[in-house]
Amino acid sequence: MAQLNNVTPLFRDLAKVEHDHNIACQECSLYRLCLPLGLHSNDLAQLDKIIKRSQGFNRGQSLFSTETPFNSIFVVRSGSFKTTVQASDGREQVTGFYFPGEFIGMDAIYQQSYQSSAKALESSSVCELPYEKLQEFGATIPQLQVQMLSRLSKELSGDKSLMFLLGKKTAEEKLATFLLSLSRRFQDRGFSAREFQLSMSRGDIANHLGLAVETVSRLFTRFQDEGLIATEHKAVSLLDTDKLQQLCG
Amino acid sequence: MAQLNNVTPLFRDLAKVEHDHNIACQECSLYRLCLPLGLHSNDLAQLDKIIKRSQGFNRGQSLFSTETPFNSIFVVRSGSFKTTVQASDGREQVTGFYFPGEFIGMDAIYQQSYQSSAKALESSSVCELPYEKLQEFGATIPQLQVQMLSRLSKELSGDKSLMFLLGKKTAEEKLATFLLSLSRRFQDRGFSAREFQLSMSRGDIANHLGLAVETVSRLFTRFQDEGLIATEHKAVSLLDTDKLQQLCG
DNA sequence: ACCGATCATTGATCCAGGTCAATGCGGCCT
DNA sequence: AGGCCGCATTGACCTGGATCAATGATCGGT
Repeated sequence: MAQLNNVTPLFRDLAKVEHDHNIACQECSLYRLCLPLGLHSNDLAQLDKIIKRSQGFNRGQSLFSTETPFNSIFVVRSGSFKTTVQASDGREQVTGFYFPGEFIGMDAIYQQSYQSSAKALESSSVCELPYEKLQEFGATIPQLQVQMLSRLSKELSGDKSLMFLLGKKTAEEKLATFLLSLSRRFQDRGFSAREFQLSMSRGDIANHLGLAVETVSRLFTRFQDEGLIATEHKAVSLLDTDKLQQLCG
Repeated sequence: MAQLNNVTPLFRDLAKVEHDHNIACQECSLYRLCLPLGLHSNDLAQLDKIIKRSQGFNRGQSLFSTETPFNSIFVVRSGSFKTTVQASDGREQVTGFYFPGEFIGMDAIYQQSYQSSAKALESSSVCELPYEKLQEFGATIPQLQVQMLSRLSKELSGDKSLMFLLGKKTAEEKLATFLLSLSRRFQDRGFSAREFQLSMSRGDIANHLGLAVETVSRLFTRFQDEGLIATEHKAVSLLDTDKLQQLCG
């Protein structure tokens, strides 16, 4: 069950991206999800020059932490990451999961230092956007600035929804919301909305949703018993999205 | 007790702002907290022209809701506002409180429609920044764009902290954190960090912190019994900020 | 100065989800 | 192929904070 077996063309493209570290923005399959959207091709070529395409990160490897000096924001090219904020007593909150085309580190701009940590959840790679150069560039390419504002704003509205989730939703609603949010994001990237692999652990999910691992585990079991989903380890199939939608509140 | 009795010069300035709707950015006492920071004075004069200075809002009056067509973002000039996100079933989450110099509505940029509602908590006024004109302007004044990004980023990192608060902190830690956050913001605006008036209800506070009103009320009582704070209705004095700081976790 | 509506406080009880404890399961390393 | 070690599941129990229920205080309107 639940393999990523209905592989779309875009999926193959993404696989290609993963193995070709020097693919240019113009040829990148993430184009329509990514920053360059709407840039003229000569501007794009310029942007392309300042982007550093990193080598891969392994599962668990840190992209940055609050100790890392701030120089860049990042766009996920392949794989996935989680970000966390940490208190001095060691407690931490998973503030987000990030998939290809999504931006990481934008909350560092204001203080010019990373306010959170980012870790790879699987073998992953990123495009690095040196912030200073991005700024210089923005001065001559207004459309780039507009894109940046739009990105920041998108994350902002996502965070507001998350605040609602954390403050007002029940455990059941939280997990249903989470699963559908993943589904939508996979779909946007050309993957199946019905079947996907979770790159994060149950612990990460629980933490992100403000729940205990045990609660998440029990909910997975219950959703499965009720025929809403099917799971096998990290693979998930959504069997009744309408019902899940209802459960979101 | 707990009156705003050690009134600073800035407080008087703010009072003046409140009653003079046509004061220019150059003369505005919020200058150092606000958008124009770092703009050249001729740029500033230009920015000044596109800003609409609104007439006042009364307590409870709506600045915008999700039904309002998106045209502008706003900066609080005087008073205070709350923003909320709402689910279809009527539940709502207070996503933030906003004081003079703070921006409201930035989460609308991405979708070009307001994702939340904003209501005045007391007699208040705002500066309205028509987004389209702001964008045109940004094309010629890079520093303005930089400021905008910085603002967005500031809100973003605040939201991440709030996610930690909602997901991981106990009721006690939540309220202590909230009170100190208010204190810092009042201080930034030239008010006393020790004594201030809450413009929001216990219900708004509870909602914002993901608690029940009754819990907040009990905590206020307990903090008072323990000598951490003194309250009289909406007036609060912080008596032991060190202890409060410890309670934040 | 009174009245009704809204907001705040306090007490009693309840329950969703956390915590504790044990067992199961897989993948990875040698 | 065996043995860890970290992750996941399941059950039993507990508790922080929600909910329910009253009463009191405040404020805006007439």
